[in-house]
Amino acid sequence: MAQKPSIPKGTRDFSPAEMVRRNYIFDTVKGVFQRYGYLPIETPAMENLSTLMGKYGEEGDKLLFKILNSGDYLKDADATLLAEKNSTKVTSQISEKGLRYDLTVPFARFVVQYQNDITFPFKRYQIQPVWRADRPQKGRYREFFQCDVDVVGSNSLLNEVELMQIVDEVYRRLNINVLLKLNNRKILAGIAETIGQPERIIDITVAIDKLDKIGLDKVNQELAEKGLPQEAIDRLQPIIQLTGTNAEKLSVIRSVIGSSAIGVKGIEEVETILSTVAAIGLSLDVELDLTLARGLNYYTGAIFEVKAKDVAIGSITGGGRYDDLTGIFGLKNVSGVGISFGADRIYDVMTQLDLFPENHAATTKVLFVNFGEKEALYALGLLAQVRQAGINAELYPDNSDKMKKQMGYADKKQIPFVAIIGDEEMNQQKIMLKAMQSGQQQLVDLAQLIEIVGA
RNA sequence: GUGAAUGUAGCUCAGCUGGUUAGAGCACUAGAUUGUGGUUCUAGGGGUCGCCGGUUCGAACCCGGUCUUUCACCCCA
Repeated sequence: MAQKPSIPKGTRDFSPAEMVRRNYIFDTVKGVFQRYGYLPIETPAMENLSTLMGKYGEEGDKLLFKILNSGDYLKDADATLLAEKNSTKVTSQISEKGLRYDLTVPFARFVVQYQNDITFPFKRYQIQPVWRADRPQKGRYREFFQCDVDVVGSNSLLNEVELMQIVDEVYRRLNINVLLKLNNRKILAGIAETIGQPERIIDITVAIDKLDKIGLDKVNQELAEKGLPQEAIDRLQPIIQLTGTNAEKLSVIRSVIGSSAIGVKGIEEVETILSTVAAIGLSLDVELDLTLARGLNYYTGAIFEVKAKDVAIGSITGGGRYDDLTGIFGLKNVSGVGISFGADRIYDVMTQLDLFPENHAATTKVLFVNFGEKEALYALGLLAQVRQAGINAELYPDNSDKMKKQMGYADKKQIPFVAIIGDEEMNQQKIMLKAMQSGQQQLVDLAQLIEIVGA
């Protein structure tokens, strides 16, 4: 018995109907990126493992898909390590390539590699799939598309503002209500510094993040379990219970961490970004949220996250500033800031909210029925002119198929018009044009057909 | 990586405390209709009940394992 065909866990096929809608997302995202002066690049699906490993933290290394070396890959593997079943060490001996985990690290590699050919500030966008060996669940896939926009080689906060404008414009065009959460790594560093625990940024942030879920007592309990002294936890209280407008939050934060130079720097950055954004007037809501911990491994300044207001699916866009991402590849003092749109989640959101427009632009407008060799040849001539007029059109290929079947084909593909040409029509130099929706048909000439179908 | 659920026709699912030949709707094919789809009517094809093993006179149903999918945790788009 033939084995049932299937695809790997967490991956998906996309039907023509889905691709029309996916392309709608890619096209609008791309359009906005280009409008702001970003240019496309692409990088290979696989990178050397050395450029990938250690960039995403311990967890990230586990989630990397590794590619087995070609040929007799066990030949050079250490026999004792194999015998010990030491997966981690054996891996490095039998695999030197991996699938990209995101687009940011390959981009950093790209910038360093072509630094002499790149004009800074370098603004690029990149829309490609990435792979993570995660366990799939709602809105989480093992292969998914990211749409990254980054600018490197500029420290100006105007870049942060521009990215927020891009977020605003993309979601306005897609008609999705979103909330943009803003944080700043420097503020978090200032908090940790102020309470004398500079190493504990992540523990603190992760704990604060759970306030909604587990409540204040549990958060404090968790902080204590992480080894924070009581005094530090006490000083954290105003931060944990931070509420109010962005301005109110900033003033509370300032009163707590005002003595930390880096913390103040962070506050000033946020204030600059917020006031600039306010001046140019974005339609999306911006909320200062200190619990944003994403990408903490390499972000150094602003951190962004975007959530859909009307669907619970996690974040659909995220990003931030990284002062030294290219540093690990040997290029110092190049700062970058960027964001990534999660196309697959955006697709899910738009599907759930039924936001996709009726899009027949990519589909066939008129099908020519095929009655035989002579008729097909005649239709082909007309077809060229119809296409010349910018109308998507096709001829049914098999003249042995009954008209019933050919009509069925048009119906299934939702082709709005069918052109019927037999002996009679050919003699009269006319076309029997049937409008599928109404079922009505009329005898027309080519110019009329183009006018009716093209309308 | 941890915990829980799920798997019956191409799809969505029914199938009684284990009982003989496993069903429905949709989809598909053909005909009613040899130049007319979507509606209607008629007929038909399609399943070793995820896989392997066990219990039993007998398993889609009970038990064990395994894989798949889904949900939550961790983390993340």
